[in-house]
Amino acid sequence: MGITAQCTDCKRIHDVLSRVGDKWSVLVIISLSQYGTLRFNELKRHLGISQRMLSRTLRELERDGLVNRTQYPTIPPKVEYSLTPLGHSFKEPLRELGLWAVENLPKIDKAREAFDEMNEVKEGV
Amino acid sequence: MGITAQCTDCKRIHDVLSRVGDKWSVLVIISLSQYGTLRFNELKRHLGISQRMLSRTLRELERDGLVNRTQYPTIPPKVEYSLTPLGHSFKEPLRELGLWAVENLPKIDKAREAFDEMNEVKEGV
DNA sequence: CGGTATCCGAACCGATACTG
DNA sequence: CAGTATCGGTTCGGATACCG
Repeated sequence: MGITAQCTDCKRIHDVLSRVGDKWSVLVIISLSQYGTLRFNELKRHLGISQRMLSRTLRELERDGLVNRTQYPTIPPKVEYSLTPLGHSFKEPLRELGLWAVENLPKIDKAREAFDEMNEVKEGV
Repeated sequence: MGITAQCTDCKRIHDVLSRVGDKWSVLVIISLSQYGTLRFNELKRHLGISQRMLSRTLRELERDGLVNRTQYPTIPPKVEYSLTPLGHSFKEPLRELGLWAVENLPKIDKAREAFDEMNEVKEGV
């Protein structure tokens, strides 16, 4: 074995990222964690997301057990979304990520600038 | 204001995910954190990634300042990759994510099963 | 209001072939 | 060995139109 062995954590982290790691899922979870409960169009306006993507994202999050969907049979209909306990438990790892981002994104931006400048020089632009 | 206000953390987390949140970036970082230094084809074999994607992923990670690229001008060429200090600092938030995954993926799987079963019943399959 | 259905361009990603 | 170039299939994601 050695390098060719699959690292066990890799698959797990990949799994979690493929489920809740996309742009809209994360933003929905953060929004719900901040406001507690939001209606469909409140989320839509808040995130600037298209109806189609919000619908898809919410259904996946509900399917994964991270989001509650409560529908009131009124006219016009009213649907509220909130985090499940599982959804809430995801907030902490997400917060860690956010803290790292706040702290290190400037460094990334600087690294990018330096890298791009290097390559422009190399290619004689 | 209120709900229509953009949550400041949202954009930051979105930014970090759009940079290092994709499948292969994360797996490369984990691999390098485990083995310290790896050559191109070692990473390729280890991750089961295509040459094209590994090349692109490594270039982005190098550009973002998370990965060091060291090239030896030999024949055949030898290129080694390792984490920068910035790359190492990303390991901890990643580990949090991994721990959450290990702990909660079974719950997600169960939630999915339940959800799918519900819908099959509803649609009379 | 809270969706679904359809269309369409853009991006992703693997497979393959080629290069220094 | 370490890439780049090209191609084709899949997914992403917004715009629009329509429905209960």
